[in-house]
Amino acid sequence: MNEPKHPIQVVARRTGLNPDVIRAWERRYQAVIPQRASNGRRLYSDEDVEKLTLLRRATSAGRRIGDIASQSSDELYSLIETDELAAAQARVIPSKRPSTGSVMEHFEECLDAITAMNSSHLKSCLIKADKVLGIPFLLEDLLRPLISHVRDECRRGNMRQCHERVATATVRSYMYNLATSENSTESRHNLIVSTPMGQQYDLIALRMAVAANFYGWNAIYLGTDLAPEEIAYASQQTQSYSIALGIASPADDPHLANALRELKTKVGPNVSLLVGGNAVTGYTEVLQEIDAVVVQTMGELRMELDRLKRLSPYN
Amino acid sequence: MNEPKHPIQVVARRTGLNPDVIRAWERRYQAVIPQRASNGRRLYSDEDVEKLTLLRRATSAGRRIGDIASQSSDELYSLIETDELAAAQARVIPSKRPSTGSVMEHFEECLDAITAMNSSHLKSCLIKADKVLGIPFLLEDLLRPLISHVRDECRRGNMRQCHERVATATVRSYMYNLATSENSTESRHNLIVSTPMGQQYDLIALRMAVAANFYGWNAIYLGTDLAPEEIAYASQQTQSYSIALGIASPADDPHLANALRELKTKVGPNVSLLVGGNAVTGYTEVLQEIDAVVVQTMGELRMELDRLKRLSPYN
DNA sequence: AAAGCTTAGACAAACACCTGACAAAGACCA
DNA sequence: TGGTCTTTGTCAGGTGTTTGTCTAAGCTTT
Repeated sequence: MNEPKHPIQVVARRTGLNPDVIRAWERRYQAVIPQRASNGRRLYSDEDVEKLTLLRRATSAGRRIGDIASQSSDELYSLIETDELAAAQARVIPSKRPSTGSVMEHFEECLDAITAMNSSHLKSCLIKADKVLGIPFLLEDLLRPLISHVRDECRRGNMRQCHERVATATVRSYMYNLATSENSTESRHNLIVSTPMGQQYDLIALRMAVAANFYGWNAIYLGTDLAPEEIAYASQQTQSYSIALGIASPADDPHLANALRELKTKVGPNVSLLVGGNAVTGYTEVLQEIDAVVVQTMGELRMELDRLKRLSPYN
Repeated sequence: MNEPKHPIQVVARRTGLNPDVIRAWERRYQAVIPQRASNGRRLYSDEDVEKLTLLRRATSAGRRIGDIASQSSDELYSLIETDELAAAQARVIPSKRPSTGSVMEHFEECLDAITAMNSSHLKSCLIKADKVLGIPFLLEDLLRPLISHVRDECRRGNMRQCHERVATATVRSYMYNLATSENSTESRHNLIVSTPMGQQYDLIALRMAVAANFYGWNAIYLGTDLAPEEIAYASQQTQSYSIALGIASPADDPHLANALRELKTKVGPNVSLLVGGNAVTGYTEVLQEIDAVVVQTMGELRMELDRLKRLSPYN
């Protein structure tokens, strides 16, 4: 008989349950009664693992373990099927939970909305988080980890591409709103924000645009994958003496170096370049060559923007 | 007897009601009187859950809980049907055809904002136009001509790519806001909106999402260039029985036909497909083969959505 | 001896129950 | 339009139960 046996630690990892919980469920409700090795240790079969997984899913869908521990895997499965679906759709609707303001709560609520593919709820989460956290913390502590978490989960297979799409689309739209919201102090300092040719990932550039707008600049967001002459034209046309570029991936595009050099020659020495993003390390020499300043955090961006403001011809 | 009993937490998640509310409705109006477990806890049957769901829909359509709590599920259902339909129609009434002159003014102002690459100004123009024209005319008489005009001018060399970027980014974000704005009558009719594999242009799909949301549907916008299995997964996960696809360009993608066929097999015959966009003429045979309905204007879309609502398993 | 599993017991947080109260929103009337 | 009454969602306070986590002490393996 093909009956592999797993120690409790393995079962804990596979089910996501604490070993103590597994033992407690056995002691109190005989949820799963594993075989024992000759030395008394628990040995779980694959069916045991499956049932424990189902129990975990059922409890986190709102069932009480005492009510369901004695059910068979089949019964559990049909329960979960309806519970989880309805829960994902309905749980998110009553979004009036008074939040205490911790980032983790917002994070979890956003994740719920994403798994339910509920854009409206995700958006209202972001609005709420914005109010509580303020823009800098929203960007750095919520949106940045949220997006990378979703992307990681996609890569691991725990989430799917359509989840990522819903998440990025909503976040992108929200950040765009922030980046183009009118500022009380109308500023003459323009900042062109874009990603250079070959770069498709835009959230980093958007983050810079939002931050710049927040610091009183007028961010002009041009989108992704733009040719050098277009960026140069836009900066000239709008009299912008600063350009921010997001470089996220790939980190080894052979054409990008040339595109950056071309951009620098087209805009001339009076226009400052800022770059941010995970992939900047792949282009250090070029970036030095064109006098680009690397800004990864909002703090760095702010310092650099302040410096540029002092240099600017308007002051 | 098949009579599963649910604890209050599960009922809360399935209905979208706060547990406090469920108890209050029981205490005050005997809306639903659940059985009790030996320890005094409430245990709800499937009928209880259904009645609570109906009560929630009726209240959020404007009914007062005190008036309707004592009604039967059947009575509630016919109430809801008329209420939600009336609400959906009421939304459409306050839209008189605007004069071409007023549309032109908005058009010119938007164009000015675009040539100045001033996103915030463009956004405020859109907001203003939305208020004056209403969503249907905003989409059909302003945004559609505006975008195609900008694209034409780009092709002719009178405008540049960066203008187009500013325009599409702002319009996209605004439409996304409209598509994900909460509706007064929350509906259980989900519509997946996306563009199939190979299609990069998203504004048509977005327009369908906005229109669907306006007509009281819950539009789930997944973005562009999505694989069939992702679209199928999303529709299954969210229990959506309708999928809208935007097909703008290219009109001669040899892989698209197969992608559409694959999508149809994956979602099965019960899921309806709607397609819109300039490039649908390039794929007429496939679209017939997969039973897709072509909708180009908001009127066509609306008729089709109403038809689907009547067919839907919720009615 | 350290690490990990075992049991049994203990404890605190979470949850459900009830009652009562309050504030916001609607309805009604002047 | 403004004031009053009613409805209704939400919350606090107090009690009892459920449940996740932790501790203590013993055993086995490395």
